[in-house]
Amino acid sequence: MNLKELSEKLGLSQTTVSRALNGYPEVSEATREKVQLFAKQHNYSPNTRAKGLATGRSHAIGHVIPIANRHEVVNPIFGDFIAGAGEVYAANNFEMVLSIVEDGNEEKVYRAFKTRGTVDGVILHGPRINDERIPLLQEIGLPFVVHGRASGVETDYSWLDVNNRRAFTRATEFLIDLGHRRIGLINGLEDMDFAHRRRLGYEDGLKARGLSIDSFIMRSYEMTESNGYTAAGEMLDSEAPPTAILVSSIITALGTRRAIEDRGLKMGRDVSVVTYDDTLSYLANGIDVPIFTATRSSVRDAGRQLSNLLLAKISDPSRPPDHILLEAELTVGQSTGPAPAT
Amino acid sequence: MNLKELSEKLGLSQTTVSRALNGYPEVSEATREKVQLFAKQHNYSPNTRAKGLATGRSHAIGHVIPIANRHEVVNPIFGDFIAGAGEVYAANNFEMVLSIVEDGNEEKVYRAFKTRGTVDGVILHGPRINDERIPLLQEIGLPFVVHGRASGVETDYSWLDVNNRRAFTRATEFLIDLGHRRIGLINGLEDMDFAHRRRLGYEDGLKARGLSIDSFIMRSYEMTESNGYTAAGEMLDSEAPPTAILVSSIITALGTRRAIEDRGLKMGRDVSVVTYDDTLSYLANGIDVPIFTATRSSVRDAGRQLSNLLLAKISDPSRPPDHILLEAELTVGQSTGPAPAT
DNA sequence: CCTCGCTCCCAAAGCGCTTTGGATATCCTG
DNA sequence: CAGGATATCCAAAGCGCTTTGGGAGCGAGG
Repeated sequence: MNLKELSEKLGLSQTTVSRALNGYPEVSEATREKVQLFAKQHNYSPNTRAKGLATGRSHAIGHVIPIANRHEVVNPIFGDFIAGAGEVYAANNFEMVLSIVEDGNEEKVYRAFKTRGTVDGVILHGPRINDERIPLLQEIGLPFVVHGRASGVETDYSWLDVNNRRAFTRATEFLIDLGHRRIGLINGLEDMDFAHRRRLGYEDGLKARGLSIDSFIMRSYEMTESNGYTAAGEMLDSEAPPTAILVSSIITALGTRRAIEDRGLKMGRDVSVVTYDDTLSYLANGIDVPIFTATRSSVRDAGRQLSNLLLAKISDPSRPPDHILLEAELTVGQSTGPAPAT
Repeated sequence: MNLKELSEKLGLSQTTVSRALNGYPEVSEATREKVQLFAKQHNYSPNTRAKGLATGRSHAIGHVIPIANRHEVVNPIFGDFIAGAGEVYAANNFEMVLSIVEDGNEEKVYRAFKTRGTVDGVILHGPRINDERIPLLQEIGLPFVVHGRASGVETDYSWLDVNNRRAFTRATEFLIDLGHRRIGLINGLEDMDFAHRRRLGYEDGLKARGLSIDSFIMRSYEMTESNGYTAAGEMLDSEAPPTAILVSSIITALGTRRAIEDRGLKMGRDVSVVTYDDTLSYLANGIDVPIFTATRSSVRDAGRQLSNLLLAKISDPSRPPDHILLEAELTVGQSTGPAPAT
């Protein structure tokens, strides 16, 4: 069932039917109702491609997920982010198109998005320091918003970010207040902007209290469980093990806990752990009492807010860039306690 | 830059240019090369919608992810699955479109996919027992393949599944061989077909050795860390705690381990654990020696195989249904050992 | 020399929609 | 009751591509 058939059966022109269905005022309420009812009965819905061809818009948003071929890790927070964004798209009749692409091939994909008209805009994930994708998208002229920020990028663009630096400063200070003097950091890859900021926040916290920075207990890895295990293990096995560790992801924190317990130590008593928690749906941080003391912010909610931002930008291209900075909350769980007496 | 401009600049007709680019034989090699070179130089790529309109195909595959609004859990294996499928789509110039949809609204989405022509086919995720989506898709006439199977569905359809039943039988027997007589099960939701089969496999294993089935130590939940923790905790705190537990997901297994260690017990000595492992990239089961003894099969690889199947089916609709049954391998790790002496 | 059969190319129709630029009928004003 | 506004509808062009149905041009066979 297409527009032509529909209009023939209704005895109206395609123009009128189209207008009736799309809410244009040039059609009487009586006919509009008749048309809408009829369309619903024959469950007509316009062909996306034809509509897109005519309007020049695709009603779709692109998400490009780079897979580092070295380690092939799929970002586990991605699922929750798109769950949030997906809600918004569904409510606005937008489609979400996903491109899995090898690190470095992203430019090709973005250009193809533009020239082929696949999507009306993109959400940029995992911005790195000096991320070249931002100027690229600006050059291409594809509307975009960024989940995070990119230090070193001069131009203005829309973003939503968590105040990672402050979150990690607060977490560090919290541990210092508990008496910890030797605090380790197990960070994400520090070419990622969020990890970079977290490190700065951690250093801020140490410096503010006059503690020194020791690169031995400052690690940076892809955020997997096993990396958390290895990193924490190495720190704990060293001559001057930390009494507290700051971790960048709840997944890494699981590995950290395993390393602690493997050594017969107790988390929260012998070693304190504070993690960043994206509130992933399948990895809730405990039920009543949080397992981990954590700085947390919902990545799903970020998905919701950011996709709304992009839709607004698409419908009004002249809209100036938006900036949303969320503060992470610091919630105390069972993984932290006073520094053990020496 | 579109076809028209391109052909004008080349001094050829649109027909010829189109044919040259799409590899039709009615054009000389000389002109084909000239055209292709020129197109590359001006980085021309055809408008997706226009091409789709003309051919009647979208070159896109749909993935519908239902979110149960009760618990809002995003399936964590999804990320790795689409990473595998995404590779295949990228290699075949297909797009992946994702729909996040509230449980129950899926019919609407599938119908829209068909009538709007959004996608050429779909991959069905998380089949349930008697899943109504399968007859629905057949009725609609949208090509599809299923990740898993649906017990109770009579008609034939293409699927790829792991032999969940045998995997769990083997795991159960493995534990029995180690001397365990009281073996718990922490399963996924048993309206999901894979969980149903796993339970059957578990029961098969017990029965074959003459062990009785106790529903108290047979649990079924959404596969989250905290559910694993709670379930294992309840079992361990009971009067007749199991000496071994079979777990349906590595995420749940993490919670199980936490419950064990919280009680001052040691996994692999006091309580053995065997888990199903989807080999998620960010939750690798140990580095050298596996943490968990596991029946495992790569969900990413499943994504690759299944998407290939669907593409084949789309390009040849008369192709009879394919069935791929993968066997999970049982790998021994540190989480299992002989049953403790009573 | 004419015709047949290739090879290589083209004009134009068509995919299903939106939108421009009217046309027709109806309704008010003065 | 004329004239202009207003409400309601329509024909046709156009979005960028593919594909049908030819049509030159050219060497070969009779």
